[in-house]
Amino acid sequence: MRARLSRENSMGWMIQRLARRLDDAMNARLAEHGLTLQQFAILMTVIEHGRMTQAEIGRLFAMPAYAISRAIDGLEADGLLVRDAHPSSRRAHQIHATEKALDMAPAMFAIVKAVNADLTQGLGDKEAGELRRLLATVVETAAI
Amino acid sequence: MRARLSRENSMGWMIQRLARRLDDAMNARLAEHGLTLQQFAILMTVIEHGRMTQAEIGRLFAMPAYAISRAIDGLEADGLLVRDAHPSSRRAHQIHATEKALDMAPAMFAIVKAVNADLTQGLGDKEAGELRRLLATVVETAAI
DNA sequence: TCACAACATTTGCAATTGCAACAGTTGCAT
DNA sequence: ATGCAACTGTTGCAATTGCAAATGTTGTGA
Repeated sequence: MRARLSRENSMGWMIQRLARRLDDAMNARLAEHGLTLQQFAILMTVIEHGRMTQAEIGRLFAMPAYAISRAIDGLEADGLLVRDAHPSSRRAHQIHATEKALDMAPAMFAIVKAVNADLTQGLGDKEAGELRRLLATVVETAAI
Repeated sequence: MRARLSRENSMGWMIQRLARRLDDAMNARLAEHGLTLQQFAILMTVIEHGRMTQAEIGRLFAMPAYAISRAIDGLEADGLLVRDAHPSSRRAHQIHATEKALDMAPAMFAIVKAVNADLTQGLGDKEAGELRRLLATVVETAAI
């Protein structure tokens, strides 16, 4: 039996493939709510974190400012987020979630939960915990 | 101390963040060779697998046909891949790597190796193996 | 206090990507 | 054989994304 192609078992490769599948799964479920994954991430963050500026969101996701600007354009048009004047800076905006967004939140969290469950369904609780721990280590210690 | 934001430790979230960093790291290194990550993936596959059609490549990566078509346009322009007539079908092309591509291959494999090493530098050999095993399980068993 | 660098956000334009339609080829059931 | 659905690959056009410049604001050091 010939050897597996080297890339198939490489960690980077597996991570990228899984990320792509997660992306597709999340986008499919979010499309029903008219959201992209990016918008969803911003929305959830603002809901959890409370009022924050666009730059803060950008730093959190390592996303360029213009992407935040445009994503929020969409979320604002959907009535989920609003840009307020910042209390201490006239250049920054303070973003916060609307009632409508808060009403939507439970459904959003349910999506995250369901997708994560689908992802780990082949693993026992113990293995899932171990995987979570190892991934967290890599997230913190990787040199890239 | 208040609880961590729920999403920070979710497995899907960590995988997506790592994938993004891997993507950036690979693209930065590949840019020196004038390749995108997509082109690189196709190139490596053709080098390892030998002659194959565009549709076969597409199925392997779950990539749309037009993306393959355009990526190969670039690789062909760079003199790394060529489209031959397929011996048994007039609609399919047989793609294969040029000498130039084969000469480049060692440098390409070195990049993969280096990035994977950077990724797992915070893990011991045993932990890295365990992580690889768990990820492989998820790749095979996930419901998404 | 004034010049200047850094910051927060937006936007015009170019490059990239995705969708859908197209052109040609093949297999298969009638 | 022939009509049709499925397949292989390409392309025009629209949507999305990314870069870089613009606009206005703030902090800081001479």
